[in-house]
Amino acid sequence: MVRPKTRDEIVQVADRLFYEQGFDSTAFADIAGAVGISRGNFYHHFKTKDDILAAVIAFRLARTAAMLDGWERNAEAPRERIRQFIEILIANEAKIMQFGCPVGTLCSELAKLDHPFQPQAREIFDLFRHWLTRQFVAAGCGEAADRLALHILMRSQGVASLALAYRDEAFVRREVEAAIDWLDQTLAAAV
Amino acid sequence: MVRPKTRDEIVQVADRLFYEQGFDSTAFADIAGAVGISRGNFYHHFKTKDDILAAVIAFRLARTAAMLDGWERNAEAPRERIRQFIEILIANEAKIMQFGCPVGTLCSELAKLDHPFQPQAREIFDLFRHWLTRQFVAAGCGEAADRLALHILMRSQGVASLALAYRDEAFVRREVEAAIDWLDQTLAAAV
DNA sequence: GTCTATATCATGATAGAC
DNA sequence: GTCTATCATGATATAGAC
Repeated sequence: MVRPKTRDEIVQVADRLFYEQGFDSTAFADIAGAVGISRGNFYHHFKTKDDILAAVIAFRLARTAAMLDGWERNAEAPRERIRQFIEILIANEAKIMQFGCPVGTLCSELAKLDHPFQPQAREIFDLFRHWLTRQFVAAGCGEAADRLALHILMRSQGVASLALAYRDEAFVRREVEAAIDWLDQTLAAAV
Repeated sequence: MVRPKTRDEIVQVADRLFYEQGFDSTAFADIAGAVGISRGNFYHHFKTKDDILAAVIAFRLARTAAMLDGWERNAEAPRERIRQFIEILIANEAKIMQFGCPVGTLCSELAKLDHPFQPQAREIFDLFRHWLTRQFVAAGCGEAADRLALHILMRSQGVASLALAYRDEAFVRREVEAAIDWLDQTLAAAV
């Protein structure tokens, strides 16, 4: 019988390596080696590098959507839900200080490569953006919801960028607190 | 007008291409071709790719320092000086929406390449950070000055990151205004 | 599905003529 | 200082055997 796991294994390893090493500098040999298959077998599953990138982006989209669903189940109040988003900076702190934000760095790399999949990568941002927007709407922020969502996204991107440059844990914690303070003030003003 | 020496031309072209295409995907042939010299001549000036990267970082450090000096000459009040920093997001808007922040994207790429020059790239951030810190000290923010400087840096990084992903000019303008509002409130509280 | 072998190409880097 | 010619390597990608 076949090993239906091989393709999924490739995608998961590629997801990790694209994050840690970047898309362009990750070679097929890196992925095949980490999975434990030959390059030839790799090409049986993915014909081109863009094919594996498309699969990785789809994988991230699905994983992100599942995470957002989980946050909705974990908390009812918009404030708590948004706080969970802000605190991924702490939950993923070690990896962010080493490799940055997976979404932001992918968008940045694809932009410099002038890669046709930039819109697909941006969709991951959109998942967060629209989910955050819905939370702000539920919190009564009405038509300001989208710009508040973008503001939160902006802060998380900025913190991730400097966390990568300075690897300063205290900075991350402080800015997470500041973002939550901003959130509370914003929600208080909306009610 | 004096024609710059070949070496300086190489550095300026490499500076631009490293920004627009990324360090790793910029080949010597790209730089040599843009300058109009042969690859052999290129190697006469720079033996390895790290040599040219070191020269580009040194070039950026010098240019940044000169820009900060200019801002100090242009304005006396810390508030105006810091505002000039915030508004580079607008001054360089087109390039930022296409290629991101030159400093943040370089740090991000070098981190993924596990490149030994990460500390040198971070020095460019340090120039801004310490310059901003001095402005906040001059504005009477005392021991909070460094964390306020990092907060401004964080916002500029976050805006640049989302500007690249969404290419939304209105978002950039709005967040620049929000950053200046934050600045004014912070300075008012300090006095 | 998996493998080995190989084609093809771009890259960083060197040697040596002028 | 500048050039042409060349090398060594590693990358994507293909062909075909088992």
